[in-house]
Amino acid sequence: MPRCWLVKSEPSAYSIDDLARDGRTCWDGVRNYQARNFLRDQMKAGDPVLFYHSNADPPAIVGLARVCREAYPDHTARNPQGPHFDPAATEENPIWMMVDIEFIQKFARPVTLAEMKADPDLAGLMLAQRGSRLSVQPVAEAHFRRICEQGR
DNA sequence: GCCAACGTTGGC
DNA sequence: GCCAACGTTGGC
Repeated sequence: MPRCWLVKSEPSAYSIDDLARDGRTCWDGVRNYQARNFLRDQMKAGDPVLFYHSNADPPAIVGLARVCREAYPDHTARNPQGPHFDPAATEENPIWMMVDIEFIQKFARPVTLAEMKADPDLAGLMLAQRGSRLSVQPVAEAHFRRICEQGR
């Protein structure tokens, strides 16, 4: 069984509808070491990915995607005009990495953060922990299945 | 818009 | 290596 993941995006920046339209996209702009390590070291092609809308009303998991390309350098770190520029990134040492993900489905019903926090079957879900800011996080398989059920 | 939680930076 | 200051995230 592949590992399951969750990625966050503010819908005003990139939403599940944007992914549905694009079919696939490069998941650039991750600028946190822990998130990068997950993405670089453990995300494998074919792994399922829950798509979460942060800073949304309501914050919720809204759909499902899949990793379709494993980690490679995030070139946006080397674009001084871009919002994800990091002057420390070089061609030899890109520092930041990204994967590509592809659209699978939009949930029939968003699974809200409030609902997940209240669900005993989702006890321990990283997303529901207080102060959880990690934008790429692993999800236990049982939790993953539960969330997919709720979104159907 | 507020603010708590968290990560990073940089002086010492 | 400590820790205060600062910037960001993201729920509410």
